[in-house]
Amino acid sequence: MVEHAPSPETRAGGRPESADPETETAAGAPPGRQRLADRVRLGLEREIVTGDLAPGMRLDEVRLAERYQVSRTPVREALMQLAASGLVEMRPRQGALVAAIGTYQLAEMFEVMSELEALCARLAARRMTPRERNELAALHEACRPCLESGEADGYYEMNLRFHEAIYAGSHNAFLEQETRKIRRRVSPYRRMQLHRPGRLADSHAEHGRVVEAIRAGDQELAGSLMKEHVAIQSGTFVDFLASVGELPDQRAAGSPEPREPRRQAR
Amino acid sequence: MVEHAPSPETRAGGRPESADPETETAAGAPPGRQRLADRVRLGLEREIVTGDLAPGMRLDEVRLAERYQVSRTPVREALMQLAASGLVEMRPRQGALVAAIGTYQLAEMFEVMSELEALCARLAARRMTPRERNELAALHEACRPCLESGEADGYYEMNLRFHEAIYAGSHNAFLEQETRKIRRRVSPYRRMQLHRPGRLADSHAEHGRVVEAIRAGDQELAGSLMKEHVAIQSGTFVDFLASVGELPDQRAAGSPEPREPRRQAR
DNA sequence: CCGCCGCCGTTTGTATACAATGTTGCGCAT
DNA sequence: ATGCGCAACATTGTATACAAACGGCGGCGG
Repeated sequence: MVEHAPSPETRAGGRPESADPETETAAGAPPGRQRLADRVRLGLEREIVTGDLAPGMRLDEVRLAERYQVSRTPVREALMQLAASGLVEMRPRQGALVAAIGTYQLAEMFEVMSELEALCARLAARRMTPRERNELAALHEACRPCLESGEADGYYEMNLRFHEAIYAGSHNAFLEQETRKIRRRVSPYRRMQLHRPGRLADSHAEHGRVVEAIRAGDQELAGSLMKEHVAIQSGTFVDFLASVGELPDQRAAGSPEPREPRRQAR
Repeated sequence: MVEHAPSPETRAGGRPESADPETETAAGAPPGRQRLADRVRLGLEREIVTGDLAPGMRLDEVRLAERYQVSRTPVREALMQLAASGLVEMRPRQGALVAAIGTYQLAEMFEVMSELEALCARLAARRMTPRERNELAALHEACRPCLESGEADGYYEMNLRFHEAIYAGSHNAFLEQETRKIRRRVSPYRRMQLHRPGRLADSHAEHGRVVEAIRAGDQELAGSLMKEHVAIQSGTFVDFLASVGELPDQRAAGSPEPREPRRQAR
């Protein structure tokens, strides 16, 4: 039984006045109304997906709470949601880690992902409006500059947009969401992969064929081309990981060394 | 490339209730062994999937806390995890509802599900061990009694086991998990569907053809048969829902009617 | 010298208290 | 009488306090 909390002014709790009125343009202002847990979740998600928080890294609740200037409660919420989405792994009494996906599981995920992306492409070929088809083609063209200048990171971004356009083109919001979820989940591992020498050009060429099939409305072709496209990435990618031996094949068996408070403080 | 299942209970992406029903009465392990949040989550999940908690029904945190004899904290955890898995919908400051899926979104989900189940069947045809193939056939036969006696509920259960066997036969744990998740998510709506007159027999016959294809190792056939099988369910099912008009086509617009939860009178 | 056992610090899991927002119903003005 | 505004209520979001469990470490015994 806690009787009473005698700290009226250390108020970390009162979130509203904390930052600033922000962009609350008098209009009833929905934007600022964000739960703290969401802020933390978004932040962590970003850090994980971009690789700032490396797979296997420990996520200490109190440290994160300090970092985000909130209490443990929203942090726990965020961690659990991320765990549900697969980006974070929580072991019952041992805290949370950034999900470390073994090459084996990664291969499994690619197997599913290639199928879903193929489905997206197939449906897109069938359902995209003329306008969407044109936009897709434009997006494809917009990848070229990054390709020619060799900016892998820029291409990575454009590549993402390209694929998202196809997801949306499936006109199946559920499929779109699921596919996106999987892509996000593997993204911490994919970034490095595009740095392989000839991969960018190949990727772009494959995209081109997919665009063509979609514009032509050839469902089966679009699907199989896309499946191939993703599968190639999968192959080269898993090969790469395996060769580097960056990750243990079986993460669950003997935990390698989850302890790595490398850089946690900001 | 994929050869054997890793079998770590990747807790991350929502796990099956493989979490042992817990040795409640075991001497050494008092009921406190399991996290309370998990108990609540499992309980709610069961109630939702079986339809005891109808879609659209309000889930009040304090009431649930009383019902499960815990504080709000584990209840909130459970709700959030269920929200992440899609069984529960949480609106920012307005609490949680049992997810009410509109017919439109349901159709979308079936579109994805048929594809994933087809993939499972295709892979199963390629990868199942002889033993697994036999077990599948046995499982299929085991459905017959329920069929003949017309026990829809019993058949429903066996049907589930049958499909799960195929998921497992894909030897892709990730695919297995994802497919199971989707099936779970639509299950609150499926139960009633099998009560349709001739559906049980049809379903069983379709299963039989799938088993044959898998035993014969015919991937493509197994896949397309399974896709058809699920699609048929989808079709009759969505028709059924639409005819009953049980659900609004677009849930997002106006919330149907957060129905008053029954008195929990403790 | 090595291995086992028990203590202690750290960290998670749960409960409760406090703050803030959405909702509902009532009163008032038109 | 009806619609609007306001205030009290109900319920969620957040913080903090408390308890239990895991892991490490040192002492003890073989």
